[in-house]
Amino acid sequence: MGATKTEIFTEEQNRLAVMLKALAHPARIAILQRIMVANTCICGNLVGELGLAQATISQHLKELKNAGLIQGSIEGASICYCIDPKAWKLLQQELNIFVGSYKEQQNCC
Amino acid sequence: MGATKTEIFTEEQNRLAVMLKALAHPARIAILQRIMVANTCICGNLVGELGLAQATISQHLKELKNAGLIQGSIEGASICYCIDPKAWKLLQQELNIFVGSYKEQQNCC
DNA sequence: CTCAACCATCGCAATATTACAATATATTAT
DNA sequence: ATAATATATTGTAATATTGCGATGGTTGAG
Repeated sequence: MGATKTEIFTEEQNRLAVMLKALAHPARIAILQRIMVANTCICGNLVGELGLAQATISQHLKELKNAGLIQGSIEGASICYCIDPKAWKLLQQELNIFVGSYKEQQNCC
Repeated sequence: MGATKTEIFTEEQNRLAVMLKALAHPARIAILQRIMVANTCICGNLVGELGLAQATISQHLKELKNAGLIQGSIEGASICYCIDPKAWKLLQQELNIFVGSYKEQQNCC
């Protein structure tokens, strides 16, 4: 007990849950927003801009990378992160299907 | 340490994170999918349909309700849950803004 | 009223997440 | 080679989540 029972759900449900879990933290939302604004990739600037320690930012970046949502490449002494276009498109698609499949009814209850 | 530092983020970022956290579990995704399919509200049928104990389902429903995504009403001896239309629309909107604000660039890194 | 069904809540154990200081690793500049 | 800068990793403490058995409160049937 204590761990999510992934075996009893579908691939799709588990995949979507993993992506959403990666998004479900204000720091990671903030990081993604900044990456999207400054289309050019950002890196350790984040540490100064958000109010979190370097180790914490690095950890959040790792989680986003593990979820496949961002990718990093070495840029001199720093590392440049950017959105993974393919993963983001998949996210948009699956999210659209899931969130968009709701049709408002005349008060069911 | 150990708790999310909500103070350093914006209202919007925290609100979106809360909604996404509520969605970020395969059981809750499955529950919402079932509610959306059977537009008519469902209740304890979930316990039989998913492979989780009654207490566990009840807890997941509570989290969805706390996040404001669903609402429940007494229907005889059982309880009928359904999507909260307003909250769901807000979710669609905020999610569209966030996920949709990505414009693919010519390889930034 | 009594019983059975339905659901919420409590309490617990296992596990996961969050945050950070300290340390390790890698790259650039001198 | 040395120092400085930028990240990652490790270890640790605090907190949150997940899952379930057991318990308790409601509602409808008899």
